[in-house]
Amino acid sequence: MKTQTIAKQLHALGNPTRLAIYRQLVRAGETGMPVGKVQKALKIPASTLTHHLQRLIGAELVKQERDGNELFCSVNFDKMRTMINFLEEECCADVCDTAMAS
Amino acid sequence: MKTQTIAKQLHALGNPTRLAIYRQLVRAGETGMPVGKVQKALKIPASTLTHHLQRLIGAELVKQERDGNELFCSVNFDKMRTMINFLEEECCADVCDTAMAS
DNA sequence: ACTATATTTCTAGAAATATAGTAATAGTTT
DNA sequence: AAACTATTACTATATTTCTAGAAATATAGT
Repeated sequence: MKTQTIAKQLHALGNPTRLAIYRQLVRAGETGMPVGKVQKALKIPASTLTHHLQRLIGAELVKQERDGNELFCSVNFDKMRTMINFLEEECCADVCDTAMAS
Repeated sequence: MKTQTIAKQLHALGNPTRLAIYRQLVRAGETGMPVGKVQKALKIPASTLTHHLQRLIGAELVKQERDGNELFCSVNFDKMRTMINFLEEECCADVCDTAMAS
């Protein structure tokens, strides 16, 4: 069920540390950045960082790819879009009035 | 800190039951719908529902307003927008390439 | 006051989570 | 292969969360 998947993704982002990691990666764009660089940027103990990254990867929000010595992490932007759409779609499907005027 | 606030909101949505509740309310638009109606629609025990609603309210994603016997719940669409923007803003700020072409 | 309906508080057990130290592994370079 | 860097697995502890039953409270109608 889709709700499960999206909830898992939102849950993954629903932690200040992970949200900071994710944002850092969002800034890094398609190229992404190596784990070590994230660690230095945010000053998170390596073991803690791995734990959180696994969470984000498990939710398919982030992917990893090795480049020699380093492991590059990057955001899965498609999934991000899908997740956001899920929240917005069917807005006011039952009662349509002034909501979401943006 | 803003990250804390947004993380709290994402966390609030990061539970299948709560996500279902939230979506139900998104569908209901500005008018919202009473707690009892949500309960019937989703078949959640009242006490459990209250617990989850408090979570959503605590995150300022949902607000309540009494109308006689019933307590109407409705989505705070402004906060929703802010939350989503937080995820998207600064996208690729560090490295700008093909990401998020939508 | 009595009754009905709507919603919340109290409570608690089971499961999941966050954090981080230490040990281990994998890949690179010399 | 040894030394080095990068990353993960193992482990432990404190804390939070999910769930829902039973009792309590709030509001309205009679």
